[in-house]
Amino acid sequence: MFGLIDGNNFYASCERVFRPDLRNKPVVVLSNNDGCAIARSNEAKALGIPMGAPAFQYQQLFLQNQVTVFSANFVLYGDISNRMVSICRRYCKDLEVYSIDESFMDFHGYDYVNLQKHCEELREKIFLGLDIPTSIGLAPTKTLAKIANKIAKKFPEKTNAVYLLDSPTKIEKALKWFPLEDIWGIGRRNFDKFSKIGVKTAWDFCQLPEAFVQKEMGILGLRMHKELLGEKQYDLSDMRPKKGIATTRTFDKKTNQLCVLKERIASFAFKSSEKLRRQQSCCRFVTVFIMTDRFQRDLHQYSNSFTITLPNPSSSAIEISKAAQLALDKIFLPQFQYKKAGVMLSEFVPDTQRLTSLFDEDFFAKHQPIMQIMDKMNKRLGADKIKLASMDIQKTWKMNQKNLSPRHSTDLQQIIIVKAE
DNA sequence: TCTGGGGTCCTAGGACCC
DNA sequence: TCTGGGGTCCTAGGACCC
Repeated sequence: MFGLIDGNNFYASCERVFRPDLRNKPVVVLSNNDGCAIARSNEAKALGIPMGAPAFQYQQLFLQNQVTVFSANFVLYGDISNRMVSICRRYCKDLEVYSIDESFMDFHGYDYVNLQKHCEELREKIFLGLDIPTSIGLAPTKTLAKIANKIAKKFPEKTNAVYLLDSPTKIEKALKWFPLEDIWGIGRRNFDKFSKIGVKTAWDFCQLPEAFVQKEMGILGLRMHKELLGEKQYDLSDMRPKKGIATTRTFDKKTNQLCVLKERIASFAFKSSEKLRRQQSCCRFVTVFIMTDRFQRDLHQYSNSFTITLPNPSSSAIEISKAAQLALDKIFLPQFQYKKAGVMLSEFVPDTQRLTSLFDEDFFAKHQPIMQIMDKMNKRLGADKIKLASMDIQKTWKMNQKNLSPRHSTDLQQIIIVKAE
């Protein structure tokens, strides 16, 4: 059996941990720049605030209904997520962290364990320790476990928020009830295509011939079909290092100034290189992209990217930042107003297994000591204490974060003090 | 005025090889 | 008029996930 555990309305629940006064009240968490809603409490969902709702369109509704709005605090969510995973590992050794709020658990060999009780206990432990409500689905395949999880979430009273899909009868009943568009792997495109021919539920989808599904959706669709019928196609995936690392941002205001973009690109390159060094890899490719405001349809649109191949694999912030500047020079056109840009790194090798050229200078080796010191200092003193001179030294760039909660669980300066009266 | 930021995998088609 | 058959590799773009 596979288990899938996830945090209910995860970011909103994280914010409530330190704001118990917000229980049973509408809470919304906004994306970077306070752009759009990326998490909603049940009460906020009931007000009709959809996922991805642009904040500016909903100001009125927020005010009228006393919705508490937070700016995204990813440091907090990441920390709570790590704590959640470490509790899960005590209940299942084979675990795959699928996203910040979701983990798959492989319960093979638990034949003599009552999984329902086992998982109910796990939920309680997380709730007692972290104050985060969770839901757990259990089923013979990952795709079915996803469905079981949604049933657990939808009917918490009946299921104790743990639902076991173990018999063919229960599976059939669940599939007949489960809407096609909510299946893991069915997106907008496929939903439109299949609903046109009358396929409305997971069960309808299962009745389609395999050949037809493969023709319409390719190999992924075929695997999904089999998984829904209980034939395992996916195991837990191992924790491979990432294949691409990106730092991208939408700007507060548009700009057509090359010097402004240069500074942004330097900062994004620096951030990306930090993530790369954290996974102890070097990259070969540095890609830069810039684009205009896609929402302003009346303005001329431009979007372009350029990739630089480094002579030797590197994770040096200095070298990657310089390469990024070169790439920017290749695509910058002064007649456009830019709204978004980013730096992406790819083609990784572990930094102990680099093949270096005989003829090109090896900046990775040359810069490694200083990179190590920079990373150490930034870790101890707080992000961005040590920067490249090409970065924003004056700190003129600030994200819109009007309602950022404190980092209670990761910063000693911001720790909660409990007074005994 | 204001609309996020990461990732993964697959496929079709072109360019090239013999 | 008639113009093979089998590969590989790379890339851009699509579709999906959270």
